Amino acid sequence: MDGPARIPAERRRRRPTRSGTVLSAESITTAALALIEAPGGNALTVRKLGAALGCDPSSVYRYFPDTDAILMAAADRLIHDSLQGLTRSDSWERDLRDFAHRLHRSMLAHPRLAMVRASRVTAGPAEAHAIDTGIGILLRAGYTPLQAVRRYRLFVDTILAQAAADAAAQNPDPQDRDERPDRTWSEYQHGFPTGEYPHLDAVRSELFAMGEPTFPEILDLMIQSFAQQLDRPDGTPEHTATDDA
Amino acid sequence: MDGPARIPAERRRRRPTRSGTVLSAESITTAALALIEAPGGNALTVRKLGAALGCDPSSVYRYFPDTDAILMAAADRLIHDSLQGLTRSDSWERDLRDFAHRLHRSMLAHPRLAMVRASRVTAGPAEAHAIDTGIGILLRAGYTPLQAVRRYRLFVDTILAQAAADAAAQNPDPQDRDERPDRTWSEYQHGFPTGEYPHLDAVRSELFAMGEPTFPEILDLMIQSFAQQLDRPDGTPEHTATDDA
DNA sequence: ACCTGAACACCGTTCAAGT
DNA sequence: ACCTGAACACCGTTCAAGT
Repeated sequence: MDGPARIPAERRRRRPTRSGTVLSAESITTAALALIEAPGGNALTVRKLGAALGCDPSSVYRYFPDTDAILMAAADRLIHDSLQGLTRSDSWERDLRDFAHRLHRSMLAHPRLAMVRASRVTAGPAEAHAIDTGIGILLRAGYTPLQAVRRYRLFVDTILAQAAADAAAQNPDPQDRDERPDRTWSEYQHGFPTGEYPHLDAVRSELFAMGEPTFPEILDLMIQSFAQQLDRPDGTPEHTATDDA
Repeated sequence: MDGPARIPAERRRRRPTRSGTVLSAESITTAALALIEAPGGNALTVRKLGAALGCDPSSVYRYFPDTDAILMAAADRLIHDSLQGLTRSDSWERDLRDFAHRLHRSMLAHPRLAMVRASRVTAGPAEAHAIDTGIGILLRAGYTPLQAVRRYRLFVDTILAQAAADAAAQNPDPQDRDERPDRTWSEYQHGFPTGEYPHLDAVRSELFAMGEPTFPEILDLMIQSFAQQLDRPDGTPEHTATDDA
């Protein structure tokens, strides 16, 4: 992240805050993660952050340009942690699957950050490492650089989106004001009026499946499709005119 | 939406506001959409809404329980508008493709609402109609009710996620504080340090493709996969153990 | 050099009061 | 019946002042 960018990299003593915590981009990020995960309040605010760190709220602006940057640093740390200890096997399919499962697990473990991780770019070092790793797997599978880049984004966007959907569906704490129970799939299905929607009536007893995880299916679908494309080197599904131009 | 739920459905005169606008769930939703789309300020606030409607900010609480509900009503209206005039052809593939393209177009036309549409449920009538339509197409394709429900969610989650990614990548207005230029794919690629990431170095000149739309590819991939599953009625990719239990 | 604290310009939501 | 306006409890961010 661009946290301490304003501050020369030289080592120097930092005055401890009121509570003794030494302020740094890392300690602020850690406190932010704890705050986001805290049961009561969904929102990360710089004022709560100050209280948690035992410093004045405005002190964090010495390390981050704004609160959004703190959020991105927290997301980047989760990417970093989720990829720790990842190794490469002799099968690109297994590696891609492992890569995806790590991201999925991390998203489910931090559902409050799932949405933001699915739709934003952290611009941090962990994300760069993740892209490097993912593209490495696809290059080793036999894709050209252009194909690997395209498939990486297709793959990771899809994986993150399904993971975010799974995280939202499991609805961690219903008292969040932005995640009221009637606004998840699993609760929503009970609100459909009878007689107005013929197809919904036809599948009413199967609507429970709307709240089930979709991640394993989309992962299989994508990996299978990737493998098929490698089998026939002309490559891509018939309707795709945009590929490998 | 649950907008006017507190108010009996009987017709009655409403006093016009200071500016002559008649307040209703509909007029509030319209004003909210205009506010979200307005060039300067990303945020929908009840105070700006009051100013735009010419009424006291607190008046909207007569029609919606909170600001989040107004946001959901706006999202639901976009779903409604995007599906207007949809007809059914003799090909389920064509219909599913049309359905997806309508959602995609609507997401790109309202990029500020894309993220929320991809990850939330509006719980409104337009969303119910969309689900009814989509499941109808899959039932007609030959899927069982359970398969249709599962594939609907798989399909629509994926479509919405890629559409949101495309909307974010085209970066409508760079001065948004939450969408700074270095936090989209297209800008991010310029920030990678050289020499640190071997695979990124290997594809550096192809990294531009990271910002390209992924929607057409994932749409082809999904429809092709659906068609394959119908060809062999045992159905699903080999690793999927969760399907059709 | 780093942290503090006041100040500014905002928020969402509630509720008694007006008309 | 519907809208208003004050009040409450919050926000993010800046900047001069402290240590």
